[in-house]
Amino acid sequence: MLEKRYNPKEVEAGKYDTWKSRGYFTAGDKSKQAFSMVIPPPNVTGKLHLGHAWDTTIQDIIIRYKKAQGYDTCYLPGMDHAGIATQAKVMEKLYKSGIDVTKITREEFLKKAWEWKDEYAATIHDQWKMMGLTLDYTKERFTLDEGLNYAVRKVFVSLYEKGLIYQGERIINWDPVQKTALSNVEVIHKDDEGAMYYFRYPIVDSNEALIVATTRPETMFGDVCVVVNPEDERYKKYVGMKVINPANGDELPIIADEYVDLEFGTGAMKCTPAHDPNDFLIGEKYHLEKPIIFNKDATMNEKCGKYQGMDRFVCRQALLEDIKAAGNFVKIEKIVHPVGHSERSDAVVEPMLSKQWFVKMRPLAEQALANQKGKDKVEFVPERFEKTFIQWMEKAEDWCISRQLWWGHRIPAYYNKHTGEVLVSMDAPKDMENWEQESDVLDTWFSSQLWPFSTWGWPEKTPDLERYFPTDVLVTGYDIIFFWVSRMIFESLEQTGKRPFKQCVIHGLVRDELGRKMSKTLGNGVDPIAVIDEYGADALRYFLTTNSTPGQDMRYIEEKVQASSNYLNKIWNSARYVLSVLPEGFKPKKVNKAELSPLDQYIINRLEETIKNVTLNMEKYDFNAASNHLYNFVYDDFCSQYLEMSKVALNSDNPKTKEVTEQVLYECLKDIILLIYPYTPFIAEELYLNLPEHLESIMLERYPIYNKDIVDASVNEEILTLFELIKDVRNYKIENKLAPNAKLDLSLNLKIKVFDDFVTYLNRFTFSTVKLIGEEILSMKGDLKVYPKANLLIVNEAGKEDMIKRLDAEIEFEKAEIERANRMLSNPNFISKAPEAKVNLEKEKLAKHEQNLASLIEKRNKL
RNA sequence: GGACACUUAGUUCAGCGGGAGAACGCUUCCUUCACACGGAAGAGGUCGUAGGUUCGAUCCCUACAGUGUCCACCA
Repeated sequence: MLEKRYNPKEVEAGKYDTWKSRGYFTAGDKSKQAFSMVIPPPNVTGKLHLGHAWDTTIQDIIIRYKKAQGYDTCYLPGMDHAGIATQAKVMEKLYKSGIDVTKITREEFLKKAWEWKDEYAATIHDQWKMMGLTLDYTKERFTLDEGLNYAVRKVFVSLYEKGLIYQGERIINWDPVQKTALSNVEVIHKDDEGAMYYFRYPIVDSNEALIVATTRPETMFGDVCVVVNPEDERYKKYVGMKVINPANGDELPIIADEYVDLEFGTGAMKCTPAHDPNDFLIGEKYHLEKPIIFNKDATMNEKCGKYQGMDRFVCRQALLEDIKAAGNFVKIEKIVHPVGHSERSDAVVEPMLSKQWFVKMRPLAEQALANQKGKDKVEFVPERFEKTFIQWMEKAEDWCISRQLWWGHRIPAYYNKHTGEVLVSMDAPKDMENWEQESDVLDTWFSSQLWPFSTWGWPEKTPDLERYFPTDVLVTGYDIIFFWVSRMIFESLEQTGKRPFKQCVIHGLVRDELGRKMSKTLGNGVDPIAVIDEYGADALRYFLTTNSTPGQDMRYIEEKVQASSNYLNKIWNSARYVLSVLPEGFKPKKVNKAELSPLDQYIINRLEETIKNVTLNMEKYDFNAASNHLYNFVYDDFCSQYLEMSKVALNSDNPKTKEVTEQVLYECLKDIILLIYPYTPFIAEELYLNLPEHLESIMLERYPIYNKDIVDASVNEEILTLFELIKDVRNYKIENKLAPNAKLDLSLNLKIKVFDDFVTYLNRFTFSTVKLIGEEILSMKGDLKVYPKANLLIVNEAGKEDMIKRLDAEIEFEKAEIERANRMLSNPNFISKAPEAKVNLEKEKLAKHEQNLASLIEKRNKL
């Protein structure tokens, strides 16, 4: 027997372990069609947040739904080593525990990092468990494990041999806090307040000077020339002459190049090839020096004279003062301009010339773009995100993949200690004593991009790879399309010749109640575990997946979690009731259409319609729409209507009536449980196991299938008329300040196939006497109350005037409807251009309203 | 500078080429034997503004305004 109140803690306890230990999560039933998905591997940097909860719940719903449809589902778990992020966290922890992190060796650090990883992996496992994820733990992977490292090396070597990986000196984004290079997508551009500084660059052997503007005066130590546009009348005459760098007194040539915009600044641009990507190109073009002026921590280096050792921003200020003192300062303009910050450390990124490893993007991007035009393209859901992907691909620049870190896949390149030769190879050279391995590791995303295939054992042709790759769906947030989705696509095409997943379902971000992004600095993050603790995982899951449109952001609003919980309680109690009325020894039977009362038939119609609509929307991954259909069925049709009205039939003297009702109640309840199950597996399992007949677990059940043969829509209209009538009676009581349970004498004039249950129902819940007297009612004398819509007459009540008012109001309503329909139908354009079905519909409406009007007028006249 | 979203009830959000919906909140009533985490009834919206397409626009198109996000090397 179920508890009176739904208690998520009790319901959820132990279920996950039972499922897991029975092997329900383990894939491999070859008799079924495979359906696979990989989890986006969470970083081992900390606990999972609400965004993860949302992401994985969507995945789990899809998996449970597909499994219930008879697929051999495989949902592969795993985690990401998250290079920079994890290294930073581990370093911080070591630092706080008093360890001198500047003295630690690579090996010592890695040992600590693995300990860290184990600790956080355990936390993440706990959270997956609490969320109820159907993960196949027999296939769990970690991006740094041996097999994946093999795949990484394989890919690196293969790309290198094809010329798609190269080592080169280029301008990269330097994070001076982490002291590593970053890729472009790891740089966040923020609008910062800054200044445009204007300085005089005196022309050598002249009294004149060029005014040059810069936002980063400290880079002046790396200036090699001043550039003007060759068309610029102001400066033409100076080209070929020299100016003096006011920072250090160096003489710099004035050169001409079209790159310079005449309109911008003063039209004269300083050129710092080692610290600006555009200046670098000019430096290449004119074979200029490319002096680097920063140390790795972005302090000034030995090329900066007395400023050596100063922080770059301190130097900026000091230099400004010195230039002012020398009389070469012109002005400062405050500006707001985009400044690059490191995604992880938030430090201002310094563009810096550096020797790094790069992936050549154009060939890979072209391949991905071409595939997207074919039939094996990745289908984005919602579709618009394909555009995001394509646009990024179209302008993707070479990808800097080397990182000056320890935590990651070490680049499989070896330098000969004697000759300097570079060897890129899967394995270390035999004469390793003569070689030194590249100390850099790879960008985290280099291994994550292989995730959809490396996890199945690639490059080996394993049975799993054959069976589960390409995966069916990938679910992730739109914020990592650039980081991850696009890279998986081009790399999978390059390495396997196949797309990594057939569909890519994109969701938004969880925001706080005020619509702000959840962040550590704001302290507005919500811990999913705390929510589960209070409302249960089911309520959280239901809230997360039913409160937004696909691809749209969502706000976390606690009241809505509460509302979800209330809904589950509603289902719980309706189940409790149904189970309580099913007799001892109840045996479920297939519902026999011929035996159904109109009311039974109506609820079955609605049930089937609900199954159809829910399934339709599940297929589109529109969980909000799907759940709404079920919600409406549960509340309006099942609980408010059928459950109440069926009480009459359950008390019937006719055992057949009783039995059929029991079967219908059971059928509805079971399907509700099965339909809600992917969303809220714990409560669904609990209720399922309380059904009089059930399998070992709901996880072995089949998803309901729409059965059109059991539907008979012909009863709908009269049932809806009954509902209308009931509503009228309730309104009557409220308006007349009668108690809800007040008994009334009632006579009816229903032009419907009245069935016994209905009259009994009315007697029991609404009226003291009900007489069915047909058309003669219209000639009844005495005081009447009329609710014309439902053809209801209530006798022995004062208020003829009131009745007349009501009738008149109804008459007005019908007249307005008739006029509306007539207006449309008398429009020749509507008749000729609107679809025929639409026109017919209007004609039917018109006829119906005309009939209603006639009947109302008749009643009115007889009063 | 590009791109993409969003603007609908007090609030958070669905929806849709043919009579505006939900949740929460609010008002009134009800502890009747599934559920007060409940039930019944109700109030509340010229669907951002202006044009256009259409027989018909909240929905499609254009412009504008506001909000948000992403991309972008202008010194």
